Amino acid sequence: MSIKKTDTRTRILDATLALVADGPGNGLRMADIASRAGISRQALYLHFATRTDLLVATTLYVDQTKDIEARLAPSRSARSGPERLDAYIEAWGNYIPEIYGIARVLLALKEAGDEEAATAWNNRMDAMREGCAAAIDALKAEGRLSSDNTREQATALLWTMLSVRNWEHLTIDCGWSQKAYIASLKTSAKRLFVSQEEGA
Amino acid sequence: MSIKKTDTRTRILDATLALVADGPGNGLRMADIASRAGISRQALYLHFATRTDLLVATTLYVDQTKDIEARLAPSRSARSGPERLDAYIEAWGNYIPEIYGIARVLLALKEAGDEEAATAWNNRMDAMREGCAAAIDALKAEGRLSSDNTREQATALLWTMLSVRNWEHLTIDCGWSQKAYIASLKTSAKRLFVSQEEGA
DNA sequence: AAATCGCTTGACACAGTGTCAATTGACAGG
DNA sequence: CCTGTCAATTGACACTGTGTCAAGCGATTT
Repeated sequence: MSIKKTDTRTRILDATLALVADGPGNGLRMADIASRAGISRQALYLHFATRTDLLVATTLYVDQTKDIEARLAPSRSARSGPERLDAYIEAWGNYIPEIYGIARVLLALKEAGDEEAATAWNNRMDAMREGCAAAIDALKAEGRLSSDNTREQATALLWTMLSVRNWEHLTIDCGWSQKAYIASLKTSAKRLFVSQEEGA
Repeated sequence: MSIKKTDTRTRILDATLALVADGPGNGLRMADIASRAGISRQALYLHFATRTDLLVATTLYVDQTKDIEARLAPSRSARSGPERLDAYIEAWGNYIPEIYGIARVLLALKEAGDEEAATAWNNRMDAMREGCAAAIDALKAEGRLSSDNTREQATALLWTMLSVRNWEHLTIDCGWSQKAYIASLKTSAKRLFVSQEEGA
């Protein structure tokens, strides 16, 4: 009995994802999602109390579907600090395009003062920040963190560099390829955070 | 006769600016602006055809009031490339907080698919990019542009680093002071773009 | 046969933008 | 003094999108 229910719920989430992915992630209406999912607009409210709820649920659904945890695993097993930094940028940087659609919508909601959306987004970003902190700490532990920044400053900077907004700006506004984006961020992060040990 | 007209128009722009500055830049309603300006909601439409028009006009008004041109002048007369880079970061970085309120609203409009708002914003950002390009070119001309990036790449990177979104993230989300923000960006830009001439 | 579940249709309240028409009050010029 | 004009006012209304409510319907369960 819960099979059918789950089925429709999944269809809704898939429809949301599809709409958010191709076109107008901006003016995404409940009616659009409903018709794409093949149900009535009102039926959406049988599954999700509000638009925000639906969008937040979609975010969780994406994480589950794309398995971000598995992608981030390699960075945790990197041997050296610089390798870990590279691996983290590679993993997260390549994850961004997959979540970009739903991220945009959630971000817009947050911007518009939606507390629930803001919390959901902040949670995700805090988790991402942990990854940044871990990469910086790995450098620090090896004594290879550039003296320009403290652990905290470096973490915040890396966190900022890897933001979805920056990915958006560089790839969409500036037209960089995904590959160029990743390469540039790796180079920049190395230059900013890894101390140049010419003498060692 | 046009004095009175200009007067009300200015009151509207000031009201918009004031509302955008202190509180809810997000849910800024025409009715709020009108009441703050001391006129009826409908009267707004005698001066500005749409909400977007009003917000764009407010943006221009801010530029005019705060005189961005004058602030950017020092960077143009800097003697060396690195000095120019510093001066530009200082000027633009300290300008951001002043435009942040209206920038948020315009950005939200752009995000929501408003073409007019997008164009207005892009124009401003293109102008800002010119400043970045000029700073990078000054380095390049002196042969002090780090070999990590081409002129174009370095310009795009600097442009991205100096985005309003990054300022927002570092100062508001991360809690950095304005001073810390400026200092960190200067250091980072130097490290990223100025070649370390240990041998020279 | 009856109850329940998932969904449908249709109507409605509410907020916010933008429009329209009729009116008022001030000020200027013949 | 009367008239035209202009800024602004009041009040009503259309439209869009979210969220709510009620009644009904068909399939499955018991």
